[in-house]
Amino acid sequence: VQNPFVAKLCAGIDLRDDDRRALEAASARTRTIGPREQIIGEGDRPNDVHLIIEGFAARAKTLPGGDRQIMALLLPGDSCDLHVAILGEMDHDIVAITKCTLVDIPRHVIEELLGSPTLARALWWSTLVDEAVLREWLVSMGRRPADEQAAHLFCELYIRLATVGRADEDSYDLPLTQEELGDVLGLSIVHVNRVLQKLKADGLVERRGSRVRLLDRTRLAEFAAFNPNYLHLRGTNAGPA
Amino acid sequence: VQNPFVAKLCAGIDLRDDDRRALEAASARTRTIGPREQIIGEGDRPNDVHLIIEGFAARAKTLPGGDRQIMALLLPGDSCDLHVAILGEMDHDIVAITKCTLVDIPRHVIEELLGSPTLARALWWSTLVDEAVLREWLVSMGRRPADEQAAHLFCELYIRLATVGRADEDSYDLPLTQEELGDVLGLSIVHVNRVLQKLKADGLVERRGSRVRLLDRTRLAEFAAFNPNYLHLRGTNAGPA
DNA sequence: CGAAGTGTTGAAGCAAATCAATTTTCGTGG
DNA sequence: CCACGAAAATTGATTTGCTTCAACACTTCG
Repeated sequence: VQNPFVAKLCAGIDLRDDDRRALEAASARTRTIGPREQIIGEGDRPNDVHLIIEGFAARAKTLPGGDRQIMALLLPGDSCDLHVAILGEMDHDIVAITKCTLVDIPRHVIEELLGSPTLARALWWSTLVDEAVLREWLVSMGRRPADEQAAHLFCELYIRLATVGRADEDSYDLPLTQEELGDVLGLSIVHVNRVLQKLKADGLVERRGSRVRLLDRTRLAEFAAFNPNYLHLRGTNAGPA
Repeated sequence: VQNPFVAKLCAGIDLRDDDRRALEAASARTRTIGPREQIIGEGDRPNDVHLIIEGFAARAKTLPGGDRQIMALLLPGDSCDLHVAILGEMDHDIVAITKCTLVDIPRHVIEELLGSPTLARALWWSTLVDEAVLREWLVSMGRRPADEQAAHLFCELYIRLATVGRADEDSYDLPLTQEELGDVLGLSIVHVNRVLQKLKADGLVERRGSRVRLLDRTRLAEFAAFNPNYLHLRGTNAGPA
């Protein structure tokens, strides 16, 4: 499957061919934005729903002191703001991490898509999975030591990227700086660096450039107490393309 | 307003009288469970949606090592599992913290309720607010020191409880042990104790028994960098009944 | 009255932050 | 293609926030 939304939604819900075509049609017109650009800001009331086709983005909040926390990583196939139609205004920012290709889907097109029960179910499913991921991150931050938390994140990203065809047998591209990783994990830059070194020394994860290589997935999952059930995938879509 | 769902949903969406009556009718048949009892467990595929009428419950996950993280506090008017119909199986537990009064709403009744566009919108709204709260907790865990995190939680609970008529001018009941508070905040029991003492010494929050008294709401909100926008309430429902 | 659960206190240890340099990588223009 | 400057990664030293361990006090309730 080429289109990452189709790939992602199919991993959760069995879509009919016409649903796939409708999705593909709705996400045909893309645009590109550069790294660090803001996609939506806190307080905005966007008219379109934004979807990531290619690249990495993040939900983030910045505290008065300047500390930033990333609350979600948005990968190809993820939606930024399916919700904001109901909530009225954004309570956080969405920023591109890398150069991103995205589509803006007008609200009325979304309404049309929701006309198909299976598609409505699939979109509903995807927001619920986002929430489940958020819960798992909270568990990681609250109760896992930094190295296990990082290991857990690498496991999660492997599966999420694999379901949209962005991972191979044991590696994937993760173009985040250590500072950005720190904003995800709630750690300082320096400590991220040391945690990464430890995971490498333990033969679990290696990072060269932006490539993350899982050296021993079984041991890594065990170390992180990683259980993929919270991703709510059907069957064995957990493997690489 | 008596019924906590009606109160809560009205705080976000303007409900019509017939919507309120439908909600009240759907939540008429209640039952009670004792403290520490499990409402739903990980792996369950519940048939009914569970709503809290009275008492406190929590979403929680327990790690292999025995550490527990509470991912949400469920207050009167909150729903436990509006989502699970789509996700299939629960990926976490829901446990009563105190004695709870709850209602079990069969799936088909929910479908009926969703027939009203305003009600559908209101229920949708409530799940989105749950998610926003979760994001804010993640920010707190990741980037706020323990005392600010606790202060932030006390601010949030004040507003949430006030919107369902469970708070007075400057205090509310929070029947959690320090251990349970630690599971919410991701802290050890000992540290929770010390943080509470500090907040009291600073004249911000006092806890006697299960009563939480906000001694100076302005300073407390400032200390915690608390901004209630993420709760997405209409107007000034933020005050006590 | 005793026992279990909860709250409190002190001391010691550890994980992670902070501070401060230094090195490496990378993008850019000459 | 190389040189330069900026961003990112790395390292060491120090400090701090939080945990752990251990003991003890208070409350509640059977």
